[in-house]
Amino acid sequence: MKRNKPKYMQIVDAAVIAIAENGYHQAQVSKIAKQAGVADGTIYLYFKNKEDILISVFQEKMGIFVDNLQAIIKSGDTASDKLCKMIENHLHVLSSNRHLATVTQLELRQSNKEIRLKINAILKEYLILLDQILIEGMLNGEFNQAMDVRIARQMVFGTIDEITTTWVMNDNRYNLLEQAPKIQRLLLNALKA
Amino acid sequence: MKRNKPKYMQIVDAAVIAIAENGYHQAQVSKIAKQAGVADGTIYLYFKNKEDILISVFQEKMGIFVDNLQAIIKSGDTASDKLCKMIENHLHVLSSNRHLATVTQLELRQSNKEIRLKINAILKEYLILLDQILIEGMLNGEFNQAMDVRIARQMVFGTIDEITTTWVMNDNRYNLLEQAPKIQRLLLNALKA
Amino acid sequence: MKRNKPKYMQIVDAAVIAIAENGYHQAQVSKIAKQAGVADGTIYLYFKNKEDILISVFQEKMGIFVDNLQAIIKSGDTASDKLCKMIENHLHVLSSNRHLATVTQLELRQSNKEIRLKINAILKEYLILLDQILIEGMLNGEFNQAMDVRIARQMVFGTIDEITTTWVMNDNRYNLLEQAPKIQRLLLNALKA
Amino acid sequence: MKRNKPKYMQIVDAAVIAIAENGYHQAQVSKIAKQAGVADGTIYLYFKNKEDILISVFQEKMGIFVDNLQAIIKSGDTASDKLCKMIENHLHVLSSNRHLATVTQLELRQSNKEIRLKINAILKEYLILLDQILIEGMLNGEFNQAMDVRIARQMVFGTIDEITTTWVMNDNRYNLLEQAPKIQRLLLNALKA
DNA sequence: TATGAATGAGAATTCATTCAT
DNA sequence: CATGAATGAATTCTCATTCAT
Repeated sequence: MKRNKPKYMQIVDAAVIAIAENGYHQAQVSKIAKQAGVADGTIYLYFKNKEDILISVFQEKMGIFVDNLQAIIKSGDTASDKLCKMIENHLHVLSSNRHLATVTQLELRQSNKEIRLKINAILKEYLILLDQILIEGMLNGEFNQAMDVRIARQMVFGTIDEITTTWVMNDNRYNLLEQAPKIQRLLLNALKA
Repeated sequence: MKRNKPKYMQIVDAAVIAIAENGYHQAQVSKIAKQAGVADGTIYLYFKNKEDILISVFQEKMGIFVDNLQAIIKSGDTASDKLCKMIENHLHVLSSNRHLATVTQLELRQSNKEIRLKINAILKEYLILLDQILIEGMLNGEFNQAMDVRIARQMVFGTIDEITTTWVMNDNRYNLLEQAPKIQRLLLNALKA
Repeated sequence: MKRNKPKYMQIVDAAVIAIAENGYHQAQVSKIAKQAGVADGTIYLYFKNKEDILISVFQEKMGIFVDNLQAIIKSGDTASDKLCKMIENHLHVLSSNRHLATVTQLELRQSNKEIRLKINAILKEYLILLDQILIEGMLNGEFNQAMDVRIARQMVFGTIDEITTTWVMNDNRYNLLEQAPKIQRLLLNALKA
Repeated sequence: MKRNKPKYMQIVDAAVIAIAENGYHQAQVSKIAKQAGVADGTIYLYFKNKEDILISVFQEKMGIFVDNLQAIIKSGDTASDKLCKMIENHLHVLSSNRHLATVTQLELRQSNKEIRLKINAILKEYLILLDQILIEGMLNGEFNQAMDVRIARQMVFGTIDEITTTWVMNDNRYNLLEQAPKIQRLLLNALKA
């Protein structure tokens, strides 16, 4: 399995840096190779093509979000608490990894529809976990049982995503994590029974 | 003034179609020209370069949203009603113009940072009007007076944007406008005093 | 006859200015038309094509040199004196008309072989007059009777041309006409019997 | 160092042929690449852009003139002999390399001002060596000590250049090298004390 | 495994010239 | 005579990918 070989993650991490520092369209394969300290051709021993690198970047890094969210869900908290922790986790991971934030919020979105669809498929795993929290809250009476889960999920994710993207476009000029309480209050208000 | 000559809008409209049908990176100037029924060179009598076409597309089409929203704001409705109408208007314009929806939600986002920044500047006009509604509601007690306007605006816009983008990525398979009541209920709930 | 119509010379003069100020390759027909105060299309009522403008510029302006040289030849001077006056005249005309100097010494030389050949044909008239002086001097014993007239003519013209071109490339930083005595001394020395 | 790799000179030589056979403006990069037997993209592994190819052509080929002239200067000859040899060398190199002659005397002169200035800077090295010969002759009494070295140099170079250019424009119809004695006689006469 | 030199397809833009008014 | 909007052909350079070593 390629993913276990040392150079795989080396190239993925190099891609994040190269894309963050040069922008999506200026992150040529040769730049990623140079950043990773390997030859251009070596890239193709680990990835099928450039698209495969980008998908892998998203996949590997999205894993952090998913793993954390799974841990949150397994806790004994209320659905509301889980949602709050999810928001905090999301903002925290991106706050503490600004290269990654730039790549996921700005640069990777410049990719074409084909790549975007594959990225969305990876994102789905995360959104399914979010749905679990919402459904749990609806079932136990914390959240409005009449609401449409899909719309609610799109509100929660869309809100977080818009706030994070704006923060990145503003060059991280303010503290993102401090926004969490205000976001939580608004969203819980929207969802509550 | 070039913008008033008939070929200006002819080319802008052709660009929307060419981009929607071919994708951002496959919408070459020659394709736009062909779609507009003019020679390649004619494009450059009305636009400085290709970037200028793209910016103009966004500007001209965003004008529809802004004009409608201004009319909504001038009505004697409550802030809640205005917000509901704004949501309906947004979904309606994109629902009834699927080429435009594809272009604004998917294709134009593949543009480089420079164009993105100019697009954001145009979008700002729309967001300022949204802020006006939110502030009006806070002042007259409809909305929570303690909330952060910027976060609230990002929630409203992020929610609509996420829902619309998902709809476009799902190839408009369901009726977008029918989602409006569910969205309005959630968002009003979030904002209410 | 087009040459007698007022706009003919108006366009020729505009071409000299447009070429001198913008450079050969940046002196588009539209710039020449603008400088002449006429519409682009009007140019084509007086000239067959752009090449025709350039040839005409050279032809009309070269006339000044030829007319002056003919007057010099008709004087009762010695061949040596005529040669000296020819040199002075050449430097004087270009010194006092820097736009023209730039155009003939630098810009028009960027034209392609076809135009250069036509320019050379026009230049020939001037060189034939120069030959007359040289032959007169050889016949009356002022100049070396064994020398090759063509080589001598190329030396005289090549020297003046090189000196003038260098002066233009140095942005006319020194007084060109003051160089005349030094040039005359060298060339007369070369030619003398 | 790129200049030492075999493909560098291969491309430079191909450029001379492509320009001589097609003319400056018709010598597209793809033609040069084809002539060199490499892919278009390979050109850009060795040259920054097309301008860089043209400058390099002049630089590499001018090197022949400069190297030969340096050898001539190092000989124990008189200044007069050195000047004669310089003239012969100049005519000889161009005579025996007609493609190069066409390129330097006609085609490369169609380049824009920027390239012309860089070409002139390269030419300067050659002209400085010519100055050395002239100064040597003035110091040892062979040449007129009162003459202006710059004017003398411009006469020598201008004469050779005019004669060579005329020969090229006449499609090399006569033997250029046979003109050397006549040129030498005239120029030495001009310079002598 | 790893290298990196070589490949070659693909697109924005300019500008001389025309011709309907 | 004069206009100027419209035309459309033509070319440099980039960069993902390959493959001989």
